[in-house]
Amino acid sequence: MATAGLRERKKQQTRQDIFEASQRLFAKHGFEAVTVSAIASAADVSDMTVFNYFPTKEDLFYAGMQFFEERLIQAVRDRAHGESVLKAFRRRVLEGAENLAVKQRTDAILTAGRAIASSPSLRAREREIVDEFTRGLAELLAEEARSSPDDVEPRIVAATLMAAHRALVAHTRARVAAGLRGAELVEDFRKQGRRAFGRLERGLGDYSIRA
Amino acid sequence: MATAGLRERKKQQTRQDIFEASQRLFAKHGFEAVTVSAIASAADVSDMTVFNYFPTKEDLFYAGMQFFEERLIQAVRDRAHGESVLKAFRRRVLEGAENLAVKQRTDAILTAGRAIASSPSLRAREREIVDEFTRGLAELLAEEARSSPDDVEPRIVAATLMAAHRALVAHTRARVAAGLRGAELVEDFRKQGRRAFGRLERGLGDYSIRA
DNA sequence: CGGGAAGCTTTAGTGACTATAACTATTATG
DNA sequence: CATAATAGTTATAGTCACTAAAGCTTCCCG
Repeated sequence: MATAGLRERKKQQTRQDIFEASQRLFAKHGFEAVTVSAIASAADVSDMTVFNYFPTKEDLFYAGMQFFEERLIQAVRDRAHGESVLKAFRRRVLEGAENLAVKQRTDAILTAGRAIASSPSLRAREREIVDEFTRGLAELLAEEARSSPDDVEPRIVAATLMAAHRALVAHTRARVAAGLRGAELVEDFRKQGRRAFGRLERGLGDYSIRA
Repeated sequence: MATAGLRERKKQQTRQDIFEASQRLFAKHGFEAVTVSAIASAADVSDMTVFNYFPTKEDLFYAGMQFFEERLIQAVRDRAHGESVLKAFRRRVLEGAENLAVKQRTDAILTAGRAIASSPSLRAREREIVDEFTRGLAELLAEEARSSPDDVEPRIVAATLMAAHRALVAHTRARVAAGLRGAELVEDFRKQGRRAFGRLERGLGDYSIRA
């Protein structure tokens, strides 16, 4: 696996070149302002090659995000005995909280947030990715619970957990944009996380009953 | 308002012409296969005029859907004393169930479902609309609960309810596609609806605890 | 009925993405 | 080691949604 043939190595190199060129350009000019042609030129390949490696321009941007969501599903799959789906999910979401204190991390959140805020197509792709993983999680839950294949319950549970996760991400982006940093940010994230998952755990039955 | 000036009437007529032409063509050839130019020709206007009335091609397709979601939010806003947000939402979602027994309705679900299934851009637009209404509902809840403006709780609750609604829609589309009709369809919709909202009401605390 | 504006159209483009076929470098084969 | 098969890249030429700009038509109102 170390040396996988010249051809394979070149491929990985090309992929990396394209990805790095795109990140550089996105950071400098914003997502929309950068054309695929510009990325191709910067990486010294043809437009077609960019599309070979990344089917859409948005995929260049989100090449990293998928990773986290995959591990989120993994955490549910591998949860300990006696642990509920929600608990496993929450644990994993809140796990990396302390990373939010790292400057590099907040900087990345800030620039990515700006790009997303100014690009409808980027938001569309983000929703699409979330949808994919929601479906994946729902399938896992359906399998575990041996529910009939068209039961809505696992889908609802999956969508609900993902919604909590996404709301936390959105919340954090907003707070970073508002200037919150360091220990305070970590603190806020943990607090809102407990709040969010606590609400789901208890149910919505008693939420906002009209006086 | 009856007569709003010749100009206004003509505008409405043009809008209607474009909309009807698009529906006719979509039904015959599918969504992707119909170009905006073709719609413009069929409605006897220029391409630009189509974009004047409908900012995107997808808006032609979803011109009706927004209406239902607006009323959903309205139902929450106008709920009776002593009623929880969830109960109001559920009541409204399950209210029109008997319409599912009408052939015309299932036919529409079927053709629309096919178009959506075969068009990524249509799915993207659907997610976008759902997102908009989720945000709208979250704002209403935040206002009512007087929570601080960046509290995640109202957003989570809104997203959760919408997720339930969407899961039911998806489920129903699938069941219709599978051939379920009439009273059985209505029955199934009601049952799954109770199941979905019941789960949210009770909370996820006890869902799928590993044995 | 003439001036002004609203709205439509034409024109010309941008930019993401696709199909196709040729070219080139790598790998496998006899 | 020559050669054939193959994977990857390229140029070319296009499609389609959507936009900007500027002129033209139609309608309204004074």
